[in-house]
Amino acid sequence: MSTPERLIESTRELLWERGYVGTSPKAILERADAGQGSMYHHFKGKPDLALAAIRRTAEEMRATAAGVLDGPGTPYERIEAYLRRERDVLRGCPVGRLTMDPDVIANPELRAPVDETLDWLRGRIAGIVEEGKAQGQFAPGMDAREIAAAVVATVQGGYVLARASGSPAAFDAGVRGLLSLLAPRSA
Amino acid sequence: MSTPERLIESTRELLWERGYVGTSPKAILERADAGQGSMYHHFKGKPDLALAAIRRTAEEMRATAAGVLDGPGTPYERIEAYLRRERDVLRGCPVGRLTMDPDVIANPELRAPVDETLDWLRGRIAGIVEEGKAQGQFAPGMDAREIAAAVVATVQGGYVLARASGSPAAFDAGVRGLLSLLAPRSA
DNA sequence: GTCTATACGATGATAGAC
DNA sequence: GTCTATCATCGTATAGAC
Repeated sequence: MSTPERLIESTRELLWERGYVGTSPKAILERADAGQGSMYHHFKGKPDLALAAIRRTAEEMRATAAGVLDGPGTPYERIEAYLRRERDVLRGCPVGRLTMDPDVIANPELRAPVDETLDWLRGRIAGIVEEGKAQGQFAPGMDAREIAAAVVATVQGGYVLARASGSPAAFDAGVRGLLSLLAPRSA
Repeated sequence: MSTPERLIESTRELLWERGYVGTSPKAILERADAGQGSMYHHFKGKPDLALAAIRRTAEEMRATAAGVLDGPGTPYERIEAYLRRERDVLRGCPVGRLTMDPDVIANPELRAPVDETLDWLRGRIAGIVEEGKAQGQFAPGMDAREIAAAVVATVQGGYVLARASGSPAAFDAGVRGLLSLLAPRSA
């Protein structure tokens, strides 16, 4: 892997583990096995490198989610597949966690990929809810965008509960709770 | 206010704004208008002071939630009141945000108040769901603990969505989505 | 492109005077 | 109880040699 590549990948890992504030250039360099000179040659500084890392992470998350949401099955089944998709629950969401980082939120450039990804996800899920309404699987009275927000929030909040308790069980419980409420009545 | 008191309050504010990793003793001292000596006289160090601050914040959140959950109304109405309760949405949850802090999660003493508070909250809400089932307001098939997890996760995840988008609207949307699913059918 | 040197403020804490 | 050194290390970056 090229040096810039290693720098980006190391930054992605550290942002996930420790967040932006908790990630120092020094730690990145050690993990990437690169020197200071390399980093400042390829990137303008910590924010610039973080931006590259965040963009890639956001793109990756989008692709993963799209893979599940565009899969086979009824609208309910596709939302269920998204909610039940395998996750490293205790590590938290690599995109959502950035939201708690004051320096990320304060920097519009860093916040943008986070915002866009979560917004895209809500829109995509809302579309599926609409499909479900059209097919009669979901009640016509449902507000697709609100349901989508609840779905994404349950996932993001599930990470919080899981990390607080040190166990993925709370995440799974929340997901099951939401799915039970969302389940189409009668076949 | 006494000096230890000012130190704890300043720490609470900074933990909320910047998290544990992003909060330095120096920043605490400036905000509390105290000197280094004072801080190390009253507390053993940063973790010790943070523990006092976290415990107080957790206790406060418990009291606030209890005030709403123990209020008047049907079970559904009390859960609704909790979900719709006024919040400083864009500031995030002072307890839940700690969950994304690697140094808090790594320290069992610091994590304990966070875990206990969120766990208590889920239990309290589950109890209300049980009441609702007993009264026939909620379907007997509902799993109270799972519904409670979904409720708390929606709130915690709502903060994430709101902070990502820079607007409380996403939080409100998630809450309305969940409430629409939870609403008792027929009167 | 990568390395070393250098810089300067911040971090987290200790020691001892008052 | 509070204040002022003092300290070693880290964080973030620039300069210039190779």
